[in-house]
Amino acid sequence: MESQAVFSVIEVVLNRPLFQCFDYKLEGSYADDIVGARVEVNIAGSREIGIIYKVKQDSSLPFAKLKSARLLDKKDIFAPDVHKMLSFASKYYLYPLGQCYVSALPKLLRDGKEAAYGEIPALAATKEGLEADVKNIKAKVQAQILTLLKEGPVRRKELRERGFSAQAENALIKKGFAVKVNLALSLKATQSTAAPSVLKEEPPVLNPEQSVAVEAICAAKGYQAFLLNGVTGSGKTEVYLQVIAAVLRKGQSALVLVPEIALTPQTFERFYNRFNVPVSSMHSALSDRERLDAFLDMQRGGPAILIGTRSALFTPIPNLGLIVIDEEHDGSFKQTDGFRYHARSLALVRAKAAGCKIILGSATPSLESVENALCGKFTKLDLTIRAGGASLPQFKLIDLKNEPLTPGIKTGIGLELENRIGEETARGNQVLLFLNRRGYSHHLFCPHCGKIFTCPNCDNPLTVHKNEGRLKCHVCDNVFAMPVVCPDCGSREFMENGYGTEQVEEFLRLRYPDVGIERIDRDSVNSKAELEKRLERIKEGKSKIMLGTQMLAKGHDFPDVTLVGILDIDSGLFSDDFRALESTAQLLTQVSGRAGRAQKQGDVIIQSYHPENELLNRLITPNIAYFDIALDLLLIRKNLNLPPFSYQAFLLSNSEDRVKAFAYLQELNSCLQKKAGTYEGLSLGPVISDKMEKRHNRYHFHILVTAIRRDVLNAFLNETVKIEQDNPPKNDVRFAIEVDPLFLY
DNA sequence: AGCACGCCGACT
DNA sequence: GTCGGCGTGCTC
Repeated sequence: MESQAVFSVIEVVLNRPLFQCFDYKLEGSYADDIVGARVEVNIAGSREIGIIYKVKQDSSLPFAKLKSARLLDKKDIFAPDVHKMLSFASKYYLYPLGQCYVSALPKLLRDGKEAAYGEIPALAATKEGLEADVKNIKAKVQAQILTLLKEGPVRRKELRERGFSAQAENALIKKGFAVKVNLALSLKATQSTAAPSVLKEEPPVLNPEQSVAVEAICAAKGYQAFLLNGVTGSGKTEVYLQVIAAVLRKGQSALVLVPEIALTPQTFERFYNRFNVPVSSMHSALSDRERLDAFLDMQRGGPAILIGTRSALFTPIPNLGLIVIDEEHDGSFKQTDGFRYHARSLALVRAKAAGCKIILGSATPSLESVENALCGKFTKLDLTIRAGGASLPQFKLIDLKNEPLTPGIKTGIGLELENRIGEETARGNQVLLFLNRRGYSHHLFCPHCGKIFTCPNCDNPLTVHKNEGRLKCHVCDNVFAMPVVCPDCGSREFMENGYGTEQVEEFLRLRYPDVGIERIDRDSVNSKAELEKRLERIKEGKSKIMLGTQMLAKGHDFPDVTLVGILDIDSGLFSDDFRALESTAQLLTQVSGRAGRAQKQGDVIIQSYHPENELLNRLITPNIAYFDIALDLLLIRKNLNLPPFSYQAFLLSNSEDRVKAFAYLQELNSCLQKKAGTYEGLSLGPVISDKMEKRHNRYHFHILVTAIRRDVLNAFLNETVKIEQDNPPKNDVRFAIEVDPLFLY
């Protein structure tokens, strides 16, 4: 008698651009608890990793047609709330489910590696180290590290995040106080030590506003969303920390999403120092192995905290009690390629699915969130008191129209700002100058024939970078040699137009030769570590003038800054993107928040050629908070039927072949135009080329779809996908749908 | 997205 | 004669 093998039928999602699942057979008898486990399967001749979506009694296909799958996990490697979020996301963003699932996994799991810890490099104190008196170690950093090690081994990843250099670690090893260890084996022990308290340090006393906020959030039962609207320096983070503490005490875990730019040692330090529970992180600076470790850390369960950027949202966290989205207005929560999701939107879905609370925190909330607060979907909590009694800065708007032609104004610094920089630095104060434009000159041209040097891959003028002696494309990051001879007319003379941070720095060095200047932008700062080093130098007061782009605008505290100068606000006031005013208001508020954070009164000087501009004047009026301006901007949106009062999507195509990219969308558009009429309140635009039609050597076209109702938009996009599948793009044409775009194309 | 199958050009 | 170009169509 031959024993009859028992098979289960499973429905598997795969990493393919298909809106369908595939049935496989699996030897053995399985129940629903393997939904969410990975399998290795054969699909169309290639091996692939898939995820079990359903366990079924039988397939609609003949059993003989089913190939067999190999089970890679014993159970679900996701979590119920993550499953719900991903199913939602696939439908909402019209992105294939399998690809949503795959995006949610760390690369090693995507590649079929075992869901288990590898070696975790850590540092541990030696016996000598444990016995040594930290006070006897002169090197400050080494002493800090040893203090940590005395409590137990610490991962090198954590030490790195907290800003400790490998140098300091090695010095400790050399002294015989520390030793490199592999933590993987001892991990279980570390975990099971039942901590008597979730807190490592005594939390500070809250001010009344913070207490109200913490109590309100802690009182929430099940799902509830809070908009924590707190001015810069009002202690939003402390509110998060105390709510997290309450969540941990209930045995639950917390997920904290921050913008990429906020992953600083100070941020990590506050969490690592405060809590007696495992703190993990998930962000782009980690290796594949470290990402898997963080995934497993959380999957294990038990009260824990995960801090990370948008992709951390997909990490399985059993017993999730709280999601925090810090700086919720930040654009980096939106993914702009592949699975084009917005982490804020999906976080709300996940919180609902998990039945937990969610805090969206910002000094400058997005208009979407402001609207949600107004219509009662979010509970708004305000923090208006700045710590240490710091007052809000004084604004001064300077009209550049009749400015004398000084060397300064050529690099965007008017006489009054120039003088104020001199005064403040002479008093020993610091100055922060903001210009959102990197490089030396905006572009280079030939005065004889008028040729402007542009990127061969993009429709974009090349920026002059004098220090490097090269031309750079800020769209595709390609670099080019400085021309010697004009390729069009043979002239050997060139002229530059427009200024960037590099040129402003050059002027400042000539003008204030004895004042330390720190330029902070993507060209002058290569790594996170270097940024930290430079910011440290600023905080120690070695440099008096800071000049930078976005990089400098957010998060960092500079207590001695008494003057903030905004060199060019105008580019943010006159834009064809309806979100420009919102982001300008946010940026201005955030940059201004850098001034006067301690005892010193701060001033903000805004230079403009349009000082009569209404928004600008409202922004600088004392006592008009960002929120009031947000309300004004919302009213404008409402009158024009713009988001969040309508819903948008883009149909995008691109190809190396300009004609093919256009033709594909044109064909799609003519099909869709016939159907658009049956969708109420829906408008379908024509095919137009992107503002920057050519980038990365490809030609880009788009169609804008707008609807008054979300469900109508979604239904229409479903029809679009159907048509796309019947007539898929050929050759090298790529097609994509972007729902809720943040930038217009 | 892969990958196989299939039908036309310049190579030993 | 055949190696290989990439156009088309399918994947449990």
